[in-house]
Amino acid sequence: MTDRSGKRQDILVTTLRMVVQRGLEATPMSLIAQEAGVGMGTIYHHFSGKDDLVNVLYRELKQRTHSAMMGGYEESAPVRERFFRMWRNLFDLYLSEPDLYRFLTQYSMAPTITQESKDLGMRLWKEPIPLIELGQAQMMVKPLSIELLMLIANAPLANLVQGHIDGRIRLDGSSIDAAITACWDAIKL
Amino acid sequence: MTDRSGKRQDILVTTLRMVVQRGLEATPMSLIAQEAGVGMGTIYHHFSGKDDLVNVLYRELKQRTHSAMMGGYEESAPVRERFFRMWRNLFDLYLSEPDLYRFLTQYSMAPTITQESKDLGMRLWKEPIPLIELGQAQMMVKPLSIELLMLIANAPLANLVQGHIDGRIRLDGSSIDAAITACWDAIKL
Amino acid sequence: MTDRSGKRQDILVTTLRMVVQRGLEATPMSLIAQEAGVGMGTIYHHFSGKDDLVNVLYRELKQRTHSAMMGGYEESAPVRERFFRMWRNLFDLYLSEPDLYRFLTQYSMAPTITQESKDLGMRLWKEPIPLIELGQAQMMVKPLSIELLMLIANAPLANLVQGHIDGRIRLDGSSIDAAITACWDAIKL
Amino acid sequence: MTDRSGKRQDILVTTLRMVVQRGLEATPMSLIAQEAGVGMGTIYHHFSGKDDLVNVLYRELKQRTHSAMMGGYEESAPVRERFFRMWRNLFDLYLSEPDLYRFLTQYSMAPTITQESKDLGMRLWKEPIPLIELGQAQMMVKPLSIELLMLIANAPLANLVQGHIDGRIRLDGSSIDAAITACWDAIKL
DNA sequence: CATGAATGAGAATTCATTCAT
DNA sequence: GATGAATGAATTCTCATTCAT
Repeated sequence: MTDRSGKRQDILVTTLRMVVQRGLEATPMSLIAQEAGVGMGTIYHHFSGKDDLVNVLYRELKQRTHSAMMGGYEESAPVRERFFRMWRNLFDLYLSEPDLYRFLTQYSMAPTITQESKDLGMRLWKEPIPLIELGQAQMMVKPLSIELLMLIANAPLANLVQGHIDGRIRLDGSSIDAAITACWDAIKL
Repeated sequence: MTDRSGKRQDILVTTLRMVVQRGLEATPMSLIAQEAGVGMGTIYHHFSGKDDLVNVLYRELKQRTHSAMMGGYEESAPVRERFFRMWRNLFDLYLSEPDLYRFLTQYSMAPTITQESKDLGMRLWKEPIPLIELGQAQMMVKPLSIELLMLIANAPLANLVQGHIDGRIRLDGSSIDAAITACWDAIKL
Repeated sequence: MTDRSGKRQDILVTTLRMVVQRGLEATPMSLIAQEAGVGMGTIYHHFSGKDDLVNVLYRELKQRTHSAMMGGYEESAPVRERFFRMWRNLFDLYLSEPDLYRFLTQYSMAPTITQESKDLGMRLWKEPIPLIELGQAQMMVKPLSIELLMLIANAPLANLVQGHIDGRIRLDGSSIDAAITACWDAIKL
Repeated sequence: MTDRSGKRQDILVTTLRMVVQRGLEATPMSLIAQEAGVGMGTIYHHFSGKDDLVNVLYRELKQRTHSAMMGGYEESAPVRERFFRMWRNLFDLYLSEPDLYRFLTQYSMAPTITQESKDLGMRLWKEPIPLIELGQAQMMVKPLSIELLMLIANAPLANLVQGHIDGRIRLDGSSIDAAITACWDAIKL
């Protein structure tokens, strides 16, 4: 019950759906209004324009991603286990909410997304840094730059989900485990 | 002598630059004409419309990527060496032509890009399959599905380039080598 | 006790200020409400709509102008003195309330102002007719049509105020006297 | 033949007519296009927007006014005659092109008209300054500030035309002469 | 009386595409 | 081939007005 008005949320949910289906530029505000069951003007009460709407959506999805990634996370668990947990969480989120995944991938570098929004995304992305550092301290992870390691470890995740959505590959429990293991192999000492 | 007129090439080069800078929908044909130093109608002599222009550009860049990837590639070299060579080639291309990289990433799943264009992209992407299979036959690569392995091996490349462009990381000779090694570790047995 | 609620007056005062600053069409009701510190609906309790609001304002300002013009006016004084008194009164009003002047000038022929409101303005404008007629009877004023004389006598007033507001001229006691004298010269025999 | 395309002129002429008839805000661009017999977009080829269109129109009318005022003007004629000539010219223009007059009066202080446009109007308005100065040098005109004299001399003109258009007064040859004489009386020594 | 979220008709503006020169 | 003025459908955004609280 974070928002008093359900309409705001309706608009965001509808925007996500329509934009993923049709693309941002092929989604007129009028269509969003119609599909969300609100008047055109209502959108402009909650958002200052199309750009604002898209950016708010972007940031909310980034926040949601972050929350999901950190769910059931035990600070006290061993590094490898924590690594696997975060990965699993992201897989579960992306596979259960493919629209969220698609939107974030397609628009994270679009000019429509403001620097401010991108900065938020960056901030959340850096969250796992301490984990990697701990792994290095315990001599379990290669002594490369943190940024490099994170990119290497994270990158396949998105592409796997993409391949899954495209139908190029089929992700099930065992292939997910294999993928996580492969990523771990990439960065482990 | 693929193009009779230098104007055609001017238009493509200008389109790449403008679209990467401003986004596809924020780049009017009139602006492309102006920046390319040609009249509006000239674009329509060479391309049937905006969609065609963008798709032709997409396919030319995909072809260029493929050619670059295969440059100096020795069929007779050992698997690991061939793997490293392809990676290196892509890095070199992307780092020397960031606009090419950005365009392909941003629009490879845009609705504007036709299925035909996407199929070409897919065909080129599958080029390294025999190499992976050979690696598996030689017991050097994990016995996972080819698709999975390729995703895992390729994914970090794009993200590293992205991180480099964003300024998050700085890629130099040694960090590139480290990255390739990490990717190799991810898929090697 | 013309207005029960101070809010009604707040709305009128705010409307005058905003409309003069920004123009009628560039002044949304929502902005008036905000600046007046009342809710949107409150305006609609006091006025039936934007047109009504503007017309009420117009008529109140016209009335105020009339009252000011007639202040300290002695029916028994000589014609020339009464003529000067009215002129002085208007100068004083316009110079002390430039927004009033600006609003009346800009909107007295706007389509928004109803015929009824314009008729009121006309009625007040004709108030000095008997004075001119008396002047003619006393052979002090040219035997031209009353309308013509009034136009000739009144016209410079508005322009002088305008010039003053624009900063083209600076009106002080002596220049005002000179202007009134000039106007008197224009119509006197 | 100042403009190659008749459409530009068509648009300006239509705009003048519609804006005077219906008011600026009640005249949509679509209506102008329709009445001018051009497509919507054509207006935007010639003018950057509604504001630009209105400002260009304003400046062209100001220029036209200036040209008309100076027509048949003899530098060598006596001051009084030159004064009468300018007045006559303006009367003739305003009475033959009432739309021009209405537009300039209604919008010369509207917020839509930019300072640049207003500055042009001011520059043209100052053209007769030398004439007044000459009259002063010849001891025919009151030794008041030029600005003041010009306002006093000019002001009735506009109002007379206004009264004529409103039907309050009827201007014919003799009443025009009477008015000019009255204005001359106002400023003459 | 007071409020302000919701509405949707209406306006300005954009831009891919055409075609006469 | 090359040009760019002209087009108008499509889109974003505004704002007067209503009404449930």
